[in-house]
Amino acid sequence: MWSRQSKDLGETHLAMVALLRQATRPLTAYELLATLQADRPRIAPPTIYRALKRLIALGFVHRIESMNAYTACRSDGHSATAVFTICDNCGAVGEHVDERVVERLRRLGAATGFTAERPVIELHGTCGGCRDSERLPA
Amino acid sequence: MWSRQSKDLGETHLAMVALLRQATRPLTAYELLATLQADRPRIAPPTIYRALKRLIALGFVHRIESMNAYTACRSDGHSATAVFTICDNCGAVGEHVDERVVERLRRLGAATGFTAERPVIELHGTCGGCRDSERLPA
DNA sequence: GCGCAAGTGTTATACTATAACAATTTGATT
DNA sequence: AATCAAATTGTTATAGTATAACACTTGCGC
Repeated sequence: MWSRQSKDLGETHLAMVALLRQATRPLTAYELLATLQADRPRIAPPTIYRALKRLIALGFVHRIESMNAYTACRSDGHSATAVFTICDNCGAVGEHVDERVVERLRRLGAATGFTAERPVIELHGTCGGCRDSERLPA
Repeated sequence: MWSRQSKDLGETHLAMVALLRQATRPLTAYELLATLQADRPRIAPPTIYRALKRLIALGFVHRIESMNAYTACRSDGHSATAVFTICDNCGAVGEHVDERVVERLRRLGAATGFTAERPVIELHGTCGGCRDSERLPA
């Protein structure tokens, strides 16, 4: 019996992580697809989604639920629950780990018998840079 | 000058809210569409999405971002930020208002200059009822 | 070699959402 | 009442997101 936990990641996986790490905003599955197709014209959506699924399971990639898009994990703890800040102006995403907030949310659910297994915490708004430049750019 | 803030809601809007209130889980736009088409065969997706947009703006309906689905607002304050608990087993959604959690998240973003305008907080997991019945149903 | 499990390729399709423009309704004003 | 402007709804078409299903290949153990 041998487990399939984490064989070496293939070329496709590595290329996708590289693209997501370079990007300054989350990328959609089809943006990744279009870029990869430059090198490999025959690649198709299921390959992308399968790779994303595995990268997410391994903690290398996060899915931003409110955008149907994906971003590279930038926190040290690849499995900690993250709070994302998403600038709706420039698209930049910040990744924050705050165990206190997560614990408080967990208890909020637990008060009604609920067990939180996958918290989704995404704050849409405006980042500092965009807020500054919004004020009368002369 | 006359504002267009909130005329009476039309038949479509009322029917949609009624369906969402009756449902024990969030409904997708196309589920709403299919149901409404029983009475009005000619109704089409844009009508549904336009109605949803307006109902959400008025606070009668919430969009569950992580499900691409919609649920009736069940909290008193129709404009307060809600925390949703979503049972991945039975689909039931709980709506909770906890200003302390929201304020803490707001500050978490503010620490890096971020202004949170639309928090998305959705906890996926297992509700008390499902957790109980999971334990060896004999 | 053979069989099995996992992974990938390929085709097709399902599901979610909006663009664009036509037709109609509504209420304000004449 | 007639008319006009604004808003909404109807209609067609299409864009964008994701997965089902099955064929093919690969790596490993016997």
